Amino acid sequence: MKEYNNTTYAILGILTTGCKSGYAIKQLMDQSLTHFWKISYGQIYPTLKQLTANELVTVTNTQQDGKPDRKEYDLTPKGLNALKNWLSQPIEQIPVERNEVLLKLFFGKHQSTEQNRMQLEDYKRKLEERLQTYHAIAHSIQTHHENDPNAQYWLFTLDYGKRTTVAAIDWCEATIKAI
Amino acid sequence: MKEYNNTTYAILGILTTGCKSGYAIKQLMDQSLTHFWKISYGQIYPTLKQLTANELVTVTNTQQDGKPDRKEYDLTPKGLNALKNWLSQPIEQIPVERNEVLLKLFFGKHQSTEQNRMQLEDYKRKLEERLQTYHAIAHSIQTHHENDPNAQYWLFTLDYGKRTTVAAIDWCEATIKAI
DNA sequence: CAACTCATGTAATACGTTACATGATTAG
DNA sequence: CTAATCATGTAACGTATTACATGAGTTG
Repeated sequence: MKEYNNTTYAILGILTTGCKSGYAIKQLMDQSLTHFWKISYGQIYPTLKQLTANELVTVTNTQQDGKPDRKEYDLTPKGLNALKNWLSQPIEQIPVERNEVLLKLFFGKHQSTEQNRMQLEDYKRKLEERLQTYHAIAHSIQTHHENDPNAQYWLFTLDYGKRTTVAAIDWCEATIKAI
Repeated sequence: MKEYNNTTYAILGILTTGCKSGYAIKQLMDQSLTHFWKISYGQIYPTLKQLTANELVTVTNTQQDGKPDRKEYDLTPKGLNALKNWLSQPIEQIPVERNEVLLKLFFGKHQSTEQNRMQLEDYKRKLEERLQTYHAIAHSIQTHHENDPNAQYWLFTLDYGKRTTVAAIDWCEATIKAI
């Protein structure tokens, strides 16, 4: 079986949720997966073309009233199979998450205490904003996707974001005091 | 002032810690920055060349007894300036941390509860391993860099890793139960 | 008619890893 | 003599973003 990268499987997965065009895929990404997977049109359209060539999806040109034409992509049995196979595989390893704030703090010796503290305060503010976003997305899923069988899983991923963000905020507070 | 990417500043920063060759930079990276910034020789050597051309560092060929020759890089005042300027800038935005496990769980509807649980158990194991590594690095810093003025900052970055990893482990446990 | 949303697509560029190539020295 | 460590470097490839180009339809 041919190997694809995770972004390709992300697109394949989104096609099972009712989003069928490149544009709709981007929409869902920006709403729900934005906290742990983000891609641009520059990835989406070429990938859809490749998936079509490899027969994991089929494409249909559809007309809409009041909106421009769009291309509708549907998973083939082969495509669904590839998705399920990927889902069942454990990840190879946890990737290193690059963190610019940690990188700067690592060299904190070259700055004043005040400057290091400012950097942490700024980071904390940004983390708090992100936490608010997570709460907002969770709320939106609970109201707009009440009966969607996906909702449960989507909320799990959000819970991950909330928990790790809270931990990061706590760290900011502790480090600001300790510095 | 010319703009560089964070990897370039990471290299510039490491050059202030006593590591002066491409090889030594990689060594320190693999020991201490490995949990939040990782780069390959394919980035290091070309970047050192570029930094030399732009006069942020100078290079000297040095002979060592019992070891192959190596190139010694030293920050110029211009280089130290560029580093300090970068350190003082707040980050633009927190990047999205791609997470393959969350991506798979997001599409968990297409798998059995048992398969989802296995994926989480596996992830939890890997996180626990990582946590052990953090403890080991912290211990190593406390014993080998006792008097290094950098040690304090290095331990702060490790504390971040510990806290967020513990939060992720807790999430695994909670989600395994809830699923 | 201007601004916005819907919709698709590509080219240039940036970033990064992997694999490969080379070679000195040292320890067993 | 062989394996390991020290040391430098490049070419091919994969991945991803940004900017650009285009154009239909809708709302104010």
